[in-house]
Amino acid sequence: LSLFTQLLANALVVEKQPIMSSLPQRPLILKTGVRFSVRVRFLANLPEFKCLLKVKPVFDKDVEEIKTVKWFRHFDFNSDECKVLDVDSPNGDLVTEFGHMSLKEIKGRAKGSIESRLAVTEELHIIKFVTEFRHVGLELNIEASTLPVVVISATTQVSSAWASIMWNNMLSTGDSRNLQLFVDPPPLTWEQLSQVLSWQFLCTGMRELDENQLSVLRNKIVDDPDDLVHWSKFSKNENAWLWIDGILDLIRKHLVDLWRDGSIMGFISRERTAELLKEKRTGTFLLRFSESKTNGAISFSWVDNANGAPFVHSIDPYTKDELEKTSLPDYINTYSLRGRKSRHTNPLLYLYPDIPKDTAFGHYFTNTAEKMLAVDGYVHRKRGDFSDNPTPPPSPPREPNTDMEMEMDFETKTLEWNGCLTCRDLKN
Amino acid sequence: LSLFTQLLANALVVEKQPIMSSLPQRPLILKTGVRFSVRVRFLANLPEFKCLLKVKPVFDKDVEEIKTVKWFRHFDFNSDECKVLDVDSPNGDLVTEFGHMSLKEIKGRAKGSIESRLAVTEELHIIKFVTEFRHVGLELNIEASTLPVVVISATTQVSSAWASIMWNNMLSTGDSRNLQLFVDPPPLTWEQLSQVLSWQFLCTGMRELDENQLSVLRNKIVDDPDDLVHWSKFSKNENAWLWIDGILDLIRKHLVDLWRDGSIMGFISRERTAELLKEKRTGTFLLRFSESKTNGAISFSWVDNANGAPFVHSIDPYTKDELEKTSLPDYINTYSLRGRKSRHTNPLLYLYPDIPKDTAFGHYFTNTAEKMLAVDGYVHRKRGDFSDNPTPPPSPPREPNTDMEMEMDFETKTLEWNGCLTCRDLKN
DNA sequence: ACAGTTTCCCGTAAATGC
DNA sequence: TGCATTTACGGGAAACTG
Repeated sequence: LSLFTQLLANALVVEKQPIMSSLPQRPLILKTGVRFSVRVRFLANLPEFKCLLKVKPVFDKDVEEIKTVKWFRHFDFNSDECKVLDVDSPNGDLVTEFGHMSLKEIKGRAKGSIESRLAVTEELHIIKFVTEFRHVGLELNIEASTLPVVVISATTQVSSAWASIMWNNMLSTGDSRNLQLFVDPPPLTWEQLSQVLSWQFLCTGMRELDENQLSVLRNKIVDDPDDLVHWSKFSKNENAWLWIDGILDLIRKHLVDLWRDGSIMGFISRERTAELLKEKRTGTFLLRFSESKTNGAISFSWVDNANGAPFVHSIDPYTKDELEKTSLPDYINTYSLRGRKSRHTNPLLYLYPDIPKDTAFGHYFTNTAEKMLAVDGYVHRKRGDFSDNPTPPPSPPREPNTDMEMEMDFETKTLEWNGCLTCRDLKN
Repeated sequence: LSLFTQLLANALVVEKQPIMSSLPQRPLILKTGVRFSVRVRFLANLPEFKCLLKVKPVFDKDVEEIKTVKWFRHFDFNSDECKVLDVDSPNGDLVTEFGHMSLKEIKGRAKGSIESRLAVTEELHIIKFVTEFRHVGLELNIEASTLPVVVISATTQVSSAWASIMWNNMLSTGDSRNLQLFVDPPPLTWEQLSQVLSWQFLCTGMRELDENQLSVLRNKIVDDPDDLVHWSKFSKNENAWLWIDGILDLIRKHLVDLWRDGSIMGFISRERTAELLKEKRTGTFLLRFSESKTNGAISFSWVDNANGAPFVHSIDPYTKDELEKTSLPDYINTYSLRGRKSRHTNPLLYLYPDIPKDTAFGHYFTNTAEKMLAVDGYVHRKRGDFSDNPTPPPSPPREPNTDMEMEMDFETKTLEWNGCLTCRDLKN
């Protein structure tokens, strides 16, 4: 009988962890005032209890740690403690889904000094589901707990919150749950962290990080001889995660295709970019994420050998809202350098190492020639970025020219050099 | 004494009509759940009543019409009927401001057939402020009412709501207030309506509509021999107002400067545009609003005499979100036509009738040459739209050329025609 | 099925608190 | 004062509802 009681006491489990409908990829983050859902299952298949078990959600129930750590915020549910009966599921189990839960903060937390307090995204909370089991004289309080959740109030906090969830998940083994984990957060090994990071790119863009990319990240994040990554490095002071998550968001919104295709080298230093490109022919380019913009931006770098010595240039990175109306492939396809006499040429020809631009991106181009035709009486326009050609012009070195001569284009110059006719001949 | 009572009974007035903090230019539109404020003043300067008069707002108080017209929605205030005492103002009057009011709908309105019901933006409601006056045996209920308001639930309804407010304002003279105005809305004369419209452009862009612009609008809106405009034409079926308000919003967000300067002809038919431009020199252009896009869009049209006969072209109109990152002056400044050999030229030279582009828009250009320099190791880029040149090339008519010859640019062609050298000479 | 209307909720800006 | 956090609310989209 005691064993039976034991079993019953653990029969209630949280089957689907709390999840905001708007953040399906980021469970366990709850925003105040925004709906989330949780599913609870009663493992013991006892159909006779159908509709007899009332489950009630309680926020931070019995969390002594938090009552001690007075500066944790307090929350409660908006919907009047919606108690719900268990009902039958397809395979006969007792199951119920809390589909309309949301949280509100109970104001008036004790004011610890700003120093002693954790950031709100480092507070770990839990939701417990409790039910009373009464049968043949047996009376039992059964409860189940969610994994630790982070409660935020604005979407700007999602990144930090997800860092906490991931960190906690990597560290919690079995039942040990420490809601005060971030009071003194243990480090992770690079081995552990790199797996999580790679998995994030898999979820977001259907492709993991390759060895080169991981190695660049490792150099950025690990500065410990034991290969340990400290929480402060990851998500506090230097905030490597914020930068990475900006890139994940960039991929999610605008670059899923290219990332999946493996067309984005992405994580590669500027120096290495130059090294790689300098050995390739003019027009070879690659895509890399900006390291300075913390909100996700991507740039292309290309090599130009026009002057004999190779020059490598990088475009001012594209941000999310620039990619909103025009896709990166289209920017690549229409980018041009303005040379003399307003002549434009596109310096991007081969995706590193040597894939023709059209092969790599052709099916993503939307600005096809047909669309340029006038429709509805309006002249169609292409959006295109352009720059003044940053590569010094090729030898032979120019003699001191007048402005008018500077206006000459390559074609005419060539004629001139061939001695066919002089500039002055042309002028009259 | 009776006169005194009369005076007192009218002493309470709504000094500042209900206004959403987020819609300062559009008073009398209230969105459920969004804060608005009202100020009430007690005209009788009786300092001894300071803090004795409690004012209470009531929604649709005593509106018999609405109780009859059962299908009007019902509302109440969110903040618990915030009664507030009057306090002293700078010049001694008794004044109070309700600064944190908001509405919620009371569900359960009677269900009239969809036919018999007004659109929600045609429902007119009022808020009354009531107070009890007690002094030396005199007991008096004093109240003041706002002008009719329209209650909406989403910002997409603002346009229609404002149409109702304007229409009602033009029609209500003195105290007559008919909350059922839109059950059978009287028409306005074009004289009345044109003044309102012009005033809207003044508020939004600091410049009224000129005669030509009004005349275009008149042709669009008036189809009545008596110069009357009917509500259905203005804001129901054809919804001229929706189109105009889209343009107002476009001006508010992106074109205040140009509109104030008078650089935007705006309301002008395509035919008239062609007529005007055809008499001007190549490169003359003007700005006009798109008549087909109902959400506010602006296009430029220019004339090209390259082929002898003048061609007038119009660019695919720019919408609000295209103007979000790049201003219209910058689009104008960087627009280019791609001719042969990828040579680009900007066909926009003179704002109609003959103002050089730089004179009209020069101080609004942000893409100045200096900004093109590489900064931070990145090559700067300009955003520019371009099109394939839609004007047929000039005579002499071309003989059947090969593709290679098509690639030749004008310069070389000229040389060729001059007999200086032939294409074949160049090729080897 | 559908159109008019409301709700939901992100993302940004402003307000608040400490 | 500055920073961390919350509130406010436009705007787009989904959900509702007759």
